[in-house]
Amino acid sequence: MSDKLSADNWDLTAVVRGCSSATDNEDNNIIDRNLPQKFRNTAAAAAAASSSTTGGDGASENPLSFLSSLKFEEEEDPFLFPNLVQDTDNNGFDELQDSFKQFLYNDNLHQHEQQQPPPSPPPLPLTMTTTSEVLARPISTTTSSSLNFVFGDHPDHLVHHHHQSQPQPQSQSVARDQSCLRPFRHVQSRSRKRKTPLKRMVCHVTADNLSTDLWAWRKYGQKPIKGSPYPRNYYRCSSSKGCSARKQVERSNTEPNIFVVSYTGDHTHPRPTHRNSLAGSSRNKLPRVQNLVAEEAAPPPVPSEEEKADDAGDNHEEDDEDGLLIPNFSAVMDEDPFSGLDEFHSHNSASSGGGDGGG
DNA sequence: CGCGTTTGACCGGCGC
DNA sequence: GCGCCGGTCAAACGCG
Repeated sequence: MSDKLSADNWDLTAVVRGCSSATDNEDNNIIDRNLPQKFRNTAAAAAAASSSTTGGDGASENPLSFLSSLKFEEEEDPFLFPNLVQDTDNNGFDELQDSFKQFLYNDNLHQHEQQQPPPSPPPLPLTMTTTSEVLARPISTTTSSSLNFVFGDHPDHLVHHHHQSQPQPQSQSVARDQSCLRPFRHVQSRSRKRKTPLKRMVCHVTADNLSTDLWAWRKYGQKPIKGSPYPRNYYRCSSSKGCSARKQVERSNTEPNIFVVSYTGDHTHPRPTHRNSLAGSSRNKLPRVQNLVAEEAAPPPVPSEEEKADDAGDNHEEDDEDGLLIPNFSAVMDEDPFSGLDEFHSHNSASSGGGDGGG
């Protein structure tokens, strides 16, 4: 399966895996080693890292290197993200972790609270910004390797920005909570889209850096997004039925090498100690069409570290259960999700979409 | 058999 | 009020 997966699986699943599923282990390790100070590093390092990882040559060498590209920008920092950049001392990361904890999983804390903490943490290196920013701005500036984290604090605010800033669609949808799973289509209570969206954390990650977390994500939809050649994929936490955690993965239209992963909602269950067998490994089967495309465009799969990551993850399993979800961007996935995307792209262009036609 | 993916349709919000 | 668009649902399908 892996072969096929890599090659055929264009789907963002790969991405998702990368972003969300990760082995804690690596995360921690990575994190420890790569302190915040590096967050500020940008592309160069990242690029290098990425190339290494993806390239395959040095791939296994230092998966962590990509961390150097970590860049955090806190704008609203609803969660009070620590100033990583400034505090680059030593434990900067610790703080980071702490901060992240909030996002990661707060069973007791947030369950009853109205404010929902952001969902599982994103993967690695990145820049933290507000949703609006991210949406508005095409990450491109930082280079392909850098990752961006965006924390949507006040959705309203975000929305506003969104309007001001750019035509990029994503606005409203940005964060809606879906607490309302409608039992019946006809009866639904309204509210797929909320005016006051939930907090949302957005991170930009490179394919290389896409990693995975222990959470199991299940894809429930895919839609072509106006203005973007790439479709957006919708994932929901499948670890628990009642879990409202959701994830959106889409490829940046400006930076094809970057994936924008948005986390919304919080997990209502404890974090899994280890990956589910299928979790994160989405069986990547390709759809017929994709398959076809894949054949033509898909580059050969890169064997990789993903596996490694997997193993590692297993090893570690839970560093801190409640603890950090910080993803591990495991760094290292080499799968080349892009290959798939490319196909997607082609596919999309040609048929414009599957998900909904119209919606 | 269970779980995940795919995909068309439906729904609600927003802009015009 | 209408149309567009994004987000979600759910049936069908596939894989382990």
